[in-house]
Amino acid sequence: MQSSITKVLKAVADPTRREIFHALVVAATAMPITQISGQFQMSRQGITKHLRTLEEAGLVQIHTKGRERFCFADPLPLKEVNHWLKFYERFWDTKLQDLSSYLDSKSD
Amino acid sequence: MQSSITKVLKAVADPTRREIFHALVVAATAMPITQISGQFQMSRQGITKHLRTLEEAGLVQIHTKGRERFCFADPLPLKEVNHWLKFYERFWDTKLQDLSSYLDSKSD
DNA sequence: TTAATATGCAACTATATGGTTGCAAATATA
DNA sequence: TATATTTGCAACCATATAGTTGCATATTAA
Repeated sequence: MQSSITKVLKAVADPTRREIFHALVVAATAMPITQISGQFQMSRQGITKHLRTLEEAGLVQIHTKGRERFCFADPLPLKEVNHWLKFYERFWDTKLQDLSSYLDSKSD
Repeated sequence: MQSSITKVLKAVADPTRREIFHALVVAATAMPITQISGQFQMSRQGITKHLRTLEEAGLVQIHTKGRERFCFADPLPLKEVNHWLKFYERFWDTKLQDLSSYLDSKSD
């Protein structure tokens, strides 16, 4: 099976899914699928598929009420991404590789 | 064209690419492709493809010396991912949606 | 009861992705 | 010069992904 962080990263790697997720976060309220898909050019089914991917990553939660399915954002899984990133933070502003160290390596 | 952050997220969404990238970061030195691929089960060509994806995301830099191509990690593009994440940080530990707010919405 | 609305499921398409193998070219070594 | 090493390119394959449309079903409203 795919690891949790892989699922989350794959989910947010798609720009449409990032848009959907963002819309749900800023709305800060649960929205039925049709209402969400109304904000996009894409077909409702396209949006539904993206919502499922987001749901499987844990980034969206969906609850049924009557004929509607209310979706809301759950940013918690992003914490794991943040933790993964954290390790590399110390290297962001330091060059990892000084070119001269290998450009001269054969002349020793 | 794909946005920069989409490229970076897609690059790190693959577990093998995360492994390659991590190996290069901890090595903290430039390594030729054959040496990198020696650390994986996958074929050299498979690794080369992943390296190209990482390179296109800016996460790996490659310099040719003689018949060898030295690769090293450049974590800088992760800064952009970190910036994207930052916005959602404030929501990690607060429930975005109180279920009661919509479960009762129709009874008003 | 009839009509409208919200949704899921299934089928289908096109393209991207992750991986392989074989071969040719360039460089380094004996 | 002859051989070994490092690599890129191309072809190929299987599967995943992003998207569509059509239709059936459940719920709500008239």
